Amino acid sequence: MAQKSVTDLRVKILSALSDPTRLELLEYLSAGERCVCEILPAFQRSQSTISKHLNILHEADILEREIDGKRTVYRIRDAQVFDLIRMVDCLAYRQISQLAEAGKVLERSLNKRG
Amino acid sequence: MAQKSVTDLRVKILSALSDPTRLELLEYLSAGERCVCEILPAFQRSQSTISKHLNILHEADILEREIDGKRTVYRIRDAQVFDLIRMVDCLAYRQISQLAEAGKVLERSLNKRG
DNA sequence: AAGTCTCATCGCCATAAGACGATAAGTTCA
DNA sequence: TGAACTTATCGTCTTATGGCGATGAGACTT
Repeated sequence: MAQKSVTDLRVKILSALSDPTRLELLEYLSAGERCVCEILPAFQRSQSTISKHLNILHEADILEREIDGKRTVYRIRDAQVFDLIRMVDCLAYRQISQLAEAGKVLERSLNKRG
Repeated sequence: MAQKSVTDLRVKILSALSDPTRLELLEYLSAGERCVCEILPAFQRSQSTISKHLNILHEADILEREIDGKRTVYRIRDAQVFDLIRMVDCLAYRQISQLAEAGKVLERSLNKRG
């Protein structure tokens, strides 16, 4: 087995999360576990595409998979993944705030000159 | 300007972070701001490659850029990005722990049978 | 002004990733 | 057993990404 660095582990989780469809799958599953046939109608993607996305999230150990008869049920392995996403939002928000703050400074500067 | 959804903003930040070189650039810059010519010798990548990676981090508003004479200085915009990375580590660690726990259960189960 | 230094950008290539339809494999139902 | 259902996987196409060398564009130096 290939030696995995900390960076590689980080990249595996982060890249699993850096896709819009997969983020929406996580949101969808935040309400509770669902089988694929329940998930499918909620997304405008083919069955094979959704299956592949679910598998990527499973490979990154973000989703748990359980086979129940002819169905496969997926669930969030650890709800802390939502803390992570919230932290991304927080980072984005702070960036936007800093931009707004810079905007105000600029505005004041312009008013002085005006 | 195209309307950007919350998901798109998340994806932009997350995909900027999901590359090993870029994660290492962030670690490198965690010690303080550096110009490109200082960064280059620390990485086994061409100047154009590093420049592109720095730009991706800048586009995601993770790095600030300041032009200082003939040099360009990059710095972390918001150290909270490291909290985010630590949370990724935490998630990975919890996954590994859960795996180890499952391993122990399996082991006990095998011992019973043995 | 010419040369040097620093860094972004361009053009290209190879590989990865996302999308889909078709097919396969397993499960349940009649 | 055969049909219907559910989901994973395969093959293929298109686009995105990461890598590099070459080039371009400012900014100092002499």
